[in-house]
This record gives sequence, C-alpha cells and structure tokens, in this order.
Amino acid sequence: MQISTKGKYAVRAILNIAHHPKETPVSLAAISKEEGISLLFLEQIFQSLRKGEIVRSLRGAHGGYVLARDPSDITIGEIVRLLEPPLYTSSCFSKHEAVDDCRIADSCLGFVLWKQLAELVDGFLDSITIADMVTQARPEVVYSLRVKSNRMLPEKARKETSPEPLEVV
Amino acid sequence: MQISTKGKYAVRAILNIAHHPKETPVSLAAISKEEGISLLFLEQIFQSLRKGEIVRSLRGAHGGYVLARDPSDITIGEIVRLLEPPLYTSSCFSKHEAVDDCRIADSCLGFVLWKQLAELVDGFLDSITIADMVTQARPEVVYSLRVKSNRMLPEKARKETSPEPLEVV
DNA sequence: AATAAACTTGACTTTTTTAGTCAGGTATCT
DNA sequence: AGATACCTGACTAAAAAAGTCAAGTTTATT
Ligand code: FES
Ligand code: FES
Repeated sequence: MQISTKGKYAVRAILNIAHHPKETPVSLAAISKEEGISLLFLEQIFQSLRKGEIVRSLRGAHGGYVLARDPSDITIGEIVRLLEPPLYTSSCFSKHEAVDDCRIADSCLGFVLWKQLAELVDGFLDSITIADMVTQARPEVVYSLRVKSNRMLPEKARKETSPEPLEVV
Repeated sequence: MQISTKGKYAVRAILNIAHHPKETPVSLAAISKEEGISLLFLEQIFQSLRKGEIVRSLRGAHGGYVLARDPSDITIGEIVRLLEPPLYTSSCFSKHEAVDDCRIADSCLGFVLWKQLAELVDGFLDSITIADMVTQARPEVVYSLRVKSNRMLPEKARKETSPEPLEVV
C-alpha cells in the first residue's frame, strides 16, 4: 500500500503554485526545475489536474498554470483521487467484481473492513485543504489528529455457526 | 493507492483459521479450496505469516497452520504490514532517500502530511483484532469508528467534514 | 520402516502498474 | 513571425505484484 509518486508530485506541484501570487501563472518548466520533477511527466500530470478543475491553463508566452479555485476549496484528497486508482476498488478478491458489487458482501467481514479503511483515508485527505498547507510555514505545529474509538464492536454474542463459505466463481 | 491482494488474502486466510477450534490445524489445501486462493500463492504468503509469528505450522499428516497467539492479540495491521510494503516509505520524492532521512524534511509540508496519513492507517488497522472480527458474525453492526478532529489546523474553523460514523447498515 | 499428508525453500515466470518519454501538434504573447 | 508554453495520445522501460514450480523436509499413521 503506497502512494504513488504521481500523487505526491501533484501535491508538491500544486503547493508550489499556491505559493505564488494568485493571478500569476506558473510554468511547468519552472516547477520542473524547482521541484526536480521531469517536465514531460509534469505535463501528463497536469492534464489530469486541469480536467479535474484543480488548475486552469494560460497558454502562450508567459503562460502557465493557475489554481482554478480558491486554495481553501481544494483538498488534498481531490488531487490524490485524480491521480491514484481508488483505494477501495473492489471486493476481497482482486478485481473480479466492481465496487460494491460482490454478491456475498453482506456476509463478508473483509468487505466492511476495507471499505472503512478507504473512507477513513478519504476523510482524512479531504479534510486538508491547500490553504491549510500554505498558511503553514512549518509543519511542527500542525498536529491534532486523534482517533477516538476505533474498535470494531467488541461486544457481540459469540457466534458459533461458521459463516457461509465464501464461494468463488 | 491500493491494498494488494496479498494483504487481503492473508487476512481472509487468518480469519478462516480463526473460525476453527483453537487447536485444530487447518491445512492450506483446505483454505485454498474454501477461499478460492491459489495453494501455491498461499504457501508463499504463509511463510511471511509464520516468520511474523502470526501462525505456527504443524507439519506432517493432518498438519496445517494454527494461530500462534490469541486472536485478541493479533491485529489486522500486523498482518498487513507483513505482506505489504510500508505506506510511508520515504520522502516526497520517490525513493531516493530512506524513511525519515530527508535532509529538508523540517521545512517540508509533504513530509508531515504523508507521515500523518501513514500513522492514521496504521492506527486504524492496529485497532482491529482478529478476535473483533470473528466474534462478529455479520458486519452490519460493526461500527464505532470515529475520527475526532481530522484536520491539520485546529484553530481554523471550517465546515464539519469529519467522517460520520460510517454506517454500514 | 514405509507411506503419505502437509509444510518449506528459493527461484522462476507472467502480468499489471508505474514512471517516464516522445512526436507532433495548438494557442497566445511580444 | 517567432518564441514560449500548453495539448494530445501513444509509446516504452522498469518495477512490482501475482502466481507457479520443483525439489525438498518433517511428522502422523499404518
Ligand atoms: S466483498 Fe465479496 S467476498 Fe468480501
Ligand atoms: S522533500 Fe524530503 S521529505 Fe519532503
């Protein structure tokens, strides 16, 4: 389970743009140089970001990219989802079935588990905006995340019949 | 960002074993059949699980695997970490540097961001034990996860985004 | 002791995904 | 016009994930 460089690069690039004055376009060439990311790769990434309406492009000489919305209206989650495959793609099995489409999901514990995990991650990443990150010069102060009670219902009658065997097609 | 099938299979397999009486070994052949997972692949996975002291092996006829510890002492996180590369491997860049080893980490926002994410995920997965999952016949009731404050800047009042207790009803 | 069930090991192959590249554009500013 | 910079889609190389294989070793049972 990893975040791809594509996702990380995208966040870095957007952060870079966000550090510039609101209306001055930033060229990919500049970002490439500053962040040490391949220009060609950036171009590919920015197509997704543009289509996802995270950035707007200004073509021509002295053109570049500009945030399409207010930094406080762009979340890390949005960016990451544009560039990563979804964390929660499918059932317990690889990819045989579409999301939420396993016909034995009701009796499947893994189903709930992975789905909860995906929602947790999305919730976290969606709770952080670009504005949050640029107004923060340094990260030292940044913390207040706390998981309160994250247990799976501990109190439940012990069941004795085996769960129906999970059949595979 | 995905959980690999290896990790999912491992959890499924362990759950399968946990559903059997405490001291009866379960053979991989049986798990393979019931869960629809390649026997050869399972063997590979179980090497990791054994080294990680999640299971013990009993060789010979009627042998198989048995949980090495009490189900309430084995967390999903432990299992997953044995089979997945760590979520938080490195810096903002691909893999040029070791964990926590970036020399500009102090001034890097991404550093904190991805690290927090990794801790969130690990915290979640570590909070769920095998016992939690087997005492639960069905998943419908399963929830009580709550993220208290899931943002980076506490003083900034913003819209309430924290994931509602995820209802799986 | 012989047999057979079942685990053990390490290497191997195949498939899929990630990361990065390329060529040949189009739009816009000066 | 010329330079700058985005646009598009396909392409390739490298790495990781998923799955396989062969040749064992260990132990229960007969
Ligand atoms: S969701 Fe289909 S088996 Fe778990
Ligand atoms: S640049 Fe090294 S951790 Fe971000």
